[in-house]
Amino acid sequence: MAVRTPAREPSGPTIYSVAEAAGVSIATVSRVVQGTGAVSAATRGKVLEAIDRLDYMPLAAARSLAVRHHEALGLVLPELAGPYFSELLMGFEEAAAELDLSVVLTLVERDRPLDAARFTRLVAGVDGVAVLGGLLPDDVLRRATRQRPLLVVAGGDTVGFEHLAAENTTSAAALTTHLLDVHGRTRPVFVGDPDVAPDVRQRLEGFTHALRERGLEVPAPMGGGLREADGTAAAERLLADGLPADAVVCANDEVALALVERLVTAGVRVPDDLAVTGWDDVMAARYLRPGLTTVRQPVRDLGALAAHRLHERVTGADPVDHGVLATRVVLRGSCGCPEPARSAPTA
Amino acid sequence: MAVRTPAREPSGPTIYSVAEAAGVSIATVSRVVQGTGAVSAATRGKVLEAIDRLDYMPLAAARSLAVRHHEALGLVLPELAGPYFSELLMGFEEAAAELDLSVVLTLVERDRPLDAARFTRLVAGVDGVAVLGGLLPDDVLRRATRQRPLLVVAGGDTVGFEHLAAENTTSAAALTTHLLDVHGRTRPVFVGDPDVAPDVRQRLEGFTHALRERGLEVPAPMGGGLREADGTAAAERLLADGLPADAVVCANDEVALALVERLVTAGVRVPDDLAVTGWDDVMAARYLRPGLTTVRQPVRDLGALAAHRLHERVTGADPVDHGVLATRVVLRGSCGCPEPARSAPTA
DNA sequence: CACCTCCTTGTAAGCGCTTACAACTTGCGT
DNA sequence: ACGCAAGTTGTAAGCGCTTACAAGGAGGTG
Repeated sequence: MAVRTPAREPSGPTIYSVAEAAGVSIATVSRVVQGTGAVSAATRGKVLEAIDRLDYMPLAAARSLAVRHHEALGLVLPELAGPYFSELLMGFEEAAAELDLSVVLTLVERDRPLDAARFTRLVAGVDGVAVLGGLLPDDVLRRATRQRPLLVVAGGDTVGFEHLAAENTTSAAALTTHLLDVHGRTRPVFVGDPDVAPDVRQRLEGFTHALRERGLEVPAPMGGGLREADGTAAAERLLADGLPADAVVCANDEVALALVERLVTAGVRVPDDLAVTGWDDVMAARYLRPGLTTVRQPVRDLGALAAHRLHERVTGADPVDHGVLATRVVLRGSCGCPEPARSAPTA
Repeated sequence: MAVRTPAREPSGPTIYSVAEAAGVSIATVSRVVQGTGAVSAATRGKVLEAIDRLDYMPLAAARSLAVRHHEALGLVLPELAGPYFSELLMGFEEAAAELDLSVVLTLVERDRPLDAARFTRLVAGVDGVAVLGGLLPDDVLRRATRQRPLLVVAGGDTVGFEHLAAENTTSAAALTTHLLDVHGRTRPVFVGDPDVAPDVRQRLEGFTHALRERGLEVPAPMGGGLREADGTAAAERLLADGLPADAVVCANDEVALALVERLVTAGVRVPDDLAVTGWDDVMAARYLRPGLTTVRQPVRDLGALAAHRLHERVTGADPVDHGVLATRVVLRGSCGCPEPARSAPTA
């Protein structure tokens, strides 16, 4: 039959070509390529010589059909703005590579959400899929989890799916308590919108819990997204309101960096007039002066754990509820601590 | 026959199950799933209802075998340290998504180079592959390009493969000329090793060309890699030699940021005592004070162009030599220019 | 010399789709 | 009423691998 694109007609040799060139059966060629089963050294040599001479490249689809799995994991992430998702992806891909699995990546963007057809195309071509929390409606995830093993990663506290995340609430409480107890701040405010992502909501919960433990009133969060522009907007609102806070706990580092930038431009002294903290510990957080107090997440580990766990699911493990990885407060100058000694970062 | 992992036995419905449930042939189910060929509305409804009821998810491998292509592009990048590769990947994935193609990503790391078996597994499962320049030996690329359409992206001025890159030499010359003519610097030095990547070699060529045009002596480049630690090491060598330069042109932003950090800690005033420039325009470059003069590359566009071009190759276009995308010098305080007015960056 | 065991290799069926070709039905025009 | 054309749908072959099962040969032992 003719395929849709003539240029895609088979141009290369197949296992039949190699078998003929080597004078063996296709089963023997398959044993050599896969390195499984007994093959004599003389026969192996003939097959490898034929593969080399013909520039044979197998069609993975044929093997995947025969063995009925793709030897691939799918990963759905938002666009890689900021290093968080890069770290997650690197961890995931490294673990998948160790398992001899390919990674099929789909990025979701603000103006290009993941429609059902596109998601179906991804899922059809992998053995299991990990999805960043909050990117797809629960009904789509629910259906997909009946079709292939599925994991929700970070941000997702959705019920009914196995998910993995870094810890938010305890570290946010520790960060806030540090501002109150060590630096004597009394009027902190949270910059971030709990509806944007479950991670943000949990960070706000930690912030709130710390204030309530000290008997302090909890101000309404200032809202906004997770982009630099949201940080700038929050700074402008603080300035317009005459700086009603003495500390700002930001939902992530990008927001914190932009907020600091705008406030310093307006003459506000950080941390003297206002202490600022972020979340994620991006490279820029280290280079800012004063350095940004933040929370470091084991994002690469989270990605690697996701790939390993998904593989377990693909090979038969039952779903469990969820896994949580610890996070760690990193104290720098922006909260009022002395700047730590800077050594060259390790790879 | 029994497959290797029992848990992977077929658990889900196939096109045969759906056909039986809907009371039609498998050809009709295929026409509905693919949306091709005539199917009456009544029949389509029955098929979609059966798909829905059975939670049918096709096995992409079967289709790929039947049509003899995977509808996927492969991409090989170094680990996503720093935003350059994230931008490249986002551009590539966005363009691939527009073409309804999956992206299979392989990351190469310093301590985990891409061996031939792993590369072969990638290539076997895609229709074409784009490889970041410098990651694989030419003989491996040469063989692969006989087996599947192949593109080299950035850094690669290797002969014999189609490659795409952002312009280096002209912008490096413009940057260096700016330091000489506008800021009166007379003793610039280049920090980077031309053997590390062809991109770095081309930047050094631009630097060298600008100096020779002014009849100035060209100092030997200081060498080193593209990591923050290399910038710190370069700064320490400059300090140990008693600051023999009045300007430093760094091979990328990470090196520049770390170099500035170390010099400022040692009491050197940037740009008064020493002007510093970088390359890439990462987020941290904008937040540094003074802001880092650098060169912005259209990395996302480079990624998108790579995916489009690879698709053309997959569908039959002949290889052409290479494509080059323009870059742009961004002037900030670290060369001695006034700091530009900072607006919130657009998404 | 005969029998048994082990190793190597070939045969052939099947994995789940796609789709050319053919058959059947329906509607329209003469 | 008949013939033709168009639309819908089914049949069946095939895509390129994997591998269970079987066949043949070689070597060792009684």
